[in-house]
Amino acid sequence: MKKGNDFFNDVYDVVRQIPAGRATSYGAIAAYLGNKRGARMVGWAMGSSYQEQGIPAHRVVNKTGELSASQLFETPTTMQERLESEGVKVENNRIVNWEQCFWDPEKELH
DNA sequence: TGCATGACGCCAA
DNA sequence: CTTGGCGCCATGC
Repeated sequence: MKKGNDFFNDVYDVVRQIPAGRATSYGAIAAYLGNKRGARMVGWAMGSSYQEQGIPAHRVVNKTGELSASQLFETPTTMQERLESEGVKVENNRIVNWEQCFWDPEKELH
């Protein structure tokens, strides 16, 4: 049984609030939760059981807008296809106009 | 208790 | 742009 830490719940809660056509980074989520050094923990929490929580994990990428997790989805192209389906252009496994698509929980959600 | 691993981030060469 | 290294924190052996 997973520890069910609030950290997990908080991560999932933030990710669920990401609007379609937008995306955020692991570091941004970690910083919003107060764990500025916990970017890895965010990714760890996601990969741990995001499929069970029904989280739009495809809207979470690394700091450079790269789809670092695309290889972990159903198929290596699922993540990209989902993003493009929502209006987010992806090229070479990276989000185009990353600055525009970036959704900062501390700024947008606060 | 120590070491290796990881959906990260930052920095140097 | 590509490597290589360090720091971070939690988990597994």
